[in-house]
Amino acid sequence: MNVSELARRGATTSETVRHYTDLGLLRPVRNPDNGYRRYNRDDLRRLHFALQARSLGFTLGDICTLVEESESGRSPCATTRQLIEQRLEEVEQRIVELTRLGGRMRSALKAWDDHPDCAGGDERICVLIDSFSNEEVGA
Amino acid sequence: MNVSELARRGATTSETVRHYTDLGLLRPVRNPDNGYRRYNRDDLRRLHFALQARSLGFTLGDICTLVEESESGRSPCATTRQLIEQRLEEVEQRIVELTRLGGRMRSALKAWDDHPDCAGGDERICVLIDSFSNEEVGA
DNA sequence: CTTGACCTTCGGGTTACCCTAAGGTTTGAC
DNA sequence: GTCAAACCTTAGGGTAACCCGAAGGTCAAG
Repeated sequence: MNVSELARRGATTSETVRHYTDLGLLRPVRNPDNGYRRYNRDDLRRLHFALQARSLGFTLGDICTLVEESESGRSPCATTRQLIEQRLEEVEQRIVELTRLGGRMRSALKAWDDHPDCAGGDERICVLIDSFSNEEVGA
Repeated sequence: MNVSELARRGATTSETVRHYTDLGLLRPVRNPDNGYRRYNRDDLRRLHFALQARSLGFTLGDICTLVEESESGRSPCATTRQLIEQRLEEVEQRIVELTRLGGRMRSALKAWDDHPDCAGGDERICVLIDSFSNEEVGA
């Protein structure tokens, strides 16, 4: 398989395949005639794994760790579980932050409705943003 | 005001001040003796504005636009409103995505509980990730 | 006069790719 | 046979918003 065929079979892009190759996740041999990368079924398997793991919130760094562990003979499952628990916490934290942010945005829009327009040439740049100066800011 | 004093007054870091300076949001004059950046009250005002706007979910690109508009004599409020409506949509979309991702993570952890450990030397790298191969993947 | 806290520029690192340039290869059509 | 399209290569820069380190100049206090 060349780059583009592996990409097609993995439902991803050639750039992603090349990127994962640079990270060492995929290990093609080179066609001695033209230097093209040639992948095999193991690469396809690792590609699938990597894409699934990405969709589960693992970083590429995580994935490299898991693959290395798997190939050193250890079962990566304990690590996998730890990592996903950690990533899940991060995701939940991020949701909290974004929810707060959304709340501040909606407040701002509401304030707009009350002050239809801002005075120009004022000391302020935009009242509707400056007016948040004294509110809690923690996102 | 030098860099660090402006940073202190804005409750941010010197690096951030320098970064905003590079973007043209802050415009210090240079002390001809030593090349140090010297900021004034307008810079402090723009710094406050920028930090507030960031906390409201605007990007630095947005903020540059708003400041330019304000300085060209136009009131930036209409643009501000448009931008925040757009950013709010993005935030809500991101929350949906993260919520789905969190759901997939919890499903994975639950699957772990059912399959206490994975067989090594298998065709799979980690059953608990590979088992998601046939599920919807859209985040 | 030295020490420590400031300042400068430059450049690389973060994440997970995307994109371009400048070129070589392969495949199929005519 | 040859021409174009569609592939492949490497090397590099770009994204967002900074953070950090190196290597060096400056300044205020003791």
